Amino acid sequence: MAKDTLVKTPAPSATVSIARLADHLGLSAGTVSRALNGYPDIAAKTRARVQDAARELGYRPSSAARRLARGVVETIGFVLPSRGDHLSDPFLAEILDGLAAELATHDWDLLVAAVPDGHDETEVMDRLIRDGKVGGFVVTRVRRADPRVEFLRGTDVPFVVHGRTAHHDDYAWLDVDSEQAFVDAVDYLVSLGHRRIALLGGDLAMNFAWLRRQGFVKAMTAAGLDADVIIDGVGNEVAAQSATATLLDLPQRPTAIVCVTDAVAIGAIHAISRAGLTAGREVSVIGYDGLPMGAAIEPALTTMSQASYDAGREVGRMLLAQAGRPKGAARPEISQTLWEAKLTLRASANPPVGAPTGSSKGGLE
Amino acid sequence: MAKDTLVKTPAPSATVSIARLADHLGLSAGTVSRALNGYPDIAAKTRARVQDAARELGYRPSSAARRLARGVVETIGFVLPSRGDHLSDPFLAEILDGLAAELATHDWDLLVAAVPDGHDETEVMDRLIRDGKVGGFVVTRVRRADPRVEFLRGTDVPFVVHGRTAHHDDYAWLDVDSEQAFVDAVDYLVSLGHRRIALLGGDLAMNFAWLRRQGFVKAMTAAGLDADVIIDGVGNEVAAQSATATLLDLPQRPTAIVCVTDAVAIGAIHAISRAGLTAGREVSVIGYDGLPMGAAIEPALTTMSQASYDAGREVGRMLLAQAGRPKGAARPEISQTLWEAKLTLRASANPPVGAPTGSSKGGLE
DNA sequence: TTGACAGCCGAAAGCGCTTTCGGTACCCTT
DNA sequence: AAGGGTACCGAAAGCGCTTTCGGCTGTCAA
Repeated sequence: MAKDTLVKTPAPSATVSIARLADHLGLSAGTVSRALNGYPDIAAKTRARVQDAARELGYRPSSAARRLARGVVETIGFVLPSRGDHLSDPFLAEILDGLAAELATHDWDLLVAAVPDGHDETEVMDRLIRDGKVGGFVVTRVRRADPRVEFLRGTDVPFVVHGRTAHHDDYAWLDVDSEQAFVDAVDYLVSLGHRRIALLGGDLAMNFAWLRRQGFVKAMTAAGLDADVIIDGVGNEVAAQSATATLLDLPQRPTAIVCVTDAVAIGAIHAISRAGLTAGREVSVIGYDGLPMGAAIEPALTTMSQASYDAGREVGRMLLAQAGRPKGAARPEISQTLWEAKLTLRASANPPVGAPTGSSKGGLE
Repeated sequence: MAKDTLVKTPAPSATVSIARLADHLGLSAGTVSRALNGYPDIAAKTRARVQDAARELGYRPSSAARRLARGVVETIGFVLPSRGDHLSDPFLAEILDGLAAELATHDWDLLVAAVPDGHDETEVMDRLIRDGKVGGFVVTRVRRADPRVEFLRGTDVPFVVHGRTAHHDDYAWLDVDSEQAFVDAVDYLVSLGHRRIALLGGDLAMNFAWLRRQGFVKAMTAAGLDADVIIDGVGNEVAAQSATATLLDLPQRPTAIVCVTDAVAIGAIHAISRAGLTAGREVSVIGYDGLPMGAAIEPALTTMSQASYDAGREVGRMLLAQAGRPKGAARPEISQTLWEAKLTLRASANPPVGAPTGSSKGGLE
């Protein structure tokens, strides 16, 4: 009996195709398809019958076949930041999780791609598009001038940016207002009585670092303080160590340090204790990210947090809204969203030792 | 002229199909296909001509069409650990990166899926398979008894596990020998002169935590020491704090603590300093993971590290080896690989204060 | 009682690729 | 010079789904 089944039967009867469903119902495949896809020319009764049978038989349309027939790709691409950068991306898992979860609600898929050595992100994206593997993108960790965004702007592929570039008026993005967050951080420190506040900034090519620096400078200026104790380009915990050491050696040692990320803040805290001082006393520290670890160190880190999972979901929603519309439809109104970060008060930021407590803005030196 | 082009032309001429390639060459599509796919019945000259033209015209086969025609899915799935667990997965990005990079070398794709609330991992995987979206899986962070692995065992879908379950003889996996690593860690501490060594263990349902505990117990026993100061179920930095406090309150305070992860170790270090002691002096600490942050804290963390990116690549290789073979081929010899973790000596582990330095194994109390 | 119209559904042509099955040409034997 | 091989390539049938186009029923107005 196995003899004559040498026809090509990938899976004997496991998978139920639309054809099988169709003649189980005594209908044509076309009718079943239209019934399932909400065409108006199908009798309500028939539609119900089809849907029931589909559910019962566990019919699941082949995404490959459907993609081929319709020419649309219900998959969005996510290109991992090229190796070397992503040393510090504690949020990637969360963002992917939220994104995938949201996409799944509409049966869209998430394709994750890496950048092979010797290539760059845009090449990978271009290829993904030409291969017809992807019908949209989300890009994260953008620089102020980001080639990926430039590239996507030039295509008609929908995309949403998590973060934003320097010029960001003509595409969809979701960002956390870290500029405002840094204003808040400085204001908070000032209200605690700090006057000499330093910034450990990040790579200024990254827009988030640039914006945070902006916020810092803006708030310092507004408070009538000098924003002149700034060290940029501090990318990780280790770099934070030496940068902090430099700050502590300053003739006029800062009483507080605002850090571009929690990782940097943690490095700073340790450098402070290594110098024989105590973070949160002689030198206050504020970070940004809301890393769980921040709560477990000594002193616990005062920081500003963002909700990555939710951001992932929202980005997914934005993307579906864009990509979901009819083929010809003009580029829909682009949605741009700015979320705010909330300041989490913990032990690493306190009034400067020997200073009067209470709020006393105004730049009295 | 635009009048009669109202036929369905998705992209005017942008994308080059095999048909276009074929009649550009004056050949039939079938011939082109066979030429490109290495069939032996194509003249070498013709094959070369086809390949050149393909490259020149930038021909890229539609993966959907190919998938449909061949019935194989060149995409592997990765189901993100369900939300709640992945608080601590600093390696996910690296693993995905390595995995995607390796898969890309053979033009395979990586599909990342999330687990919607109210569902579980196996449901998601099952669906991915039935939808024909995925032709293989990699699963990480496995428990000793893992339903995902059980499920996959029951299918004929190739998969590779990063880590391994309690019973792991009949499937492919790549794991780091953390049991041995913990033996090494204990041996190292013993050689430094420690006798009272505690373990901050993790969730014993997770096999890696279980194995690390095993290693700890084994080495302690071999050294003639009591492995009775153990706190299991310490999952993160915060939990590590209180657990460590408990240890420090013990009548016979341990002189060293081995921690199931770096995160836990970092929590321990801070708890130690919070208690007015100094990690690396009164109490030595060893972690596991090789987190970059470990190098930046005070004292720098002695730890054991694994190379996640490389693991991702290797897992990808293993998967391709499995999935790449002809349809009917019997399950190939399953490959199982055990890597070793290397001990990174830093400042958090030193001879106990007041103890003789130098190696002195043997359980002399 | 017709004719016109909805309302519903079947037929069939693809989507872009793979793969089997023949069918020419051509080269070697005897 | 004829027969038997090879070597190469074209034709054509799908893969599972979508979508256009008619065509066949009823139904209702004239």
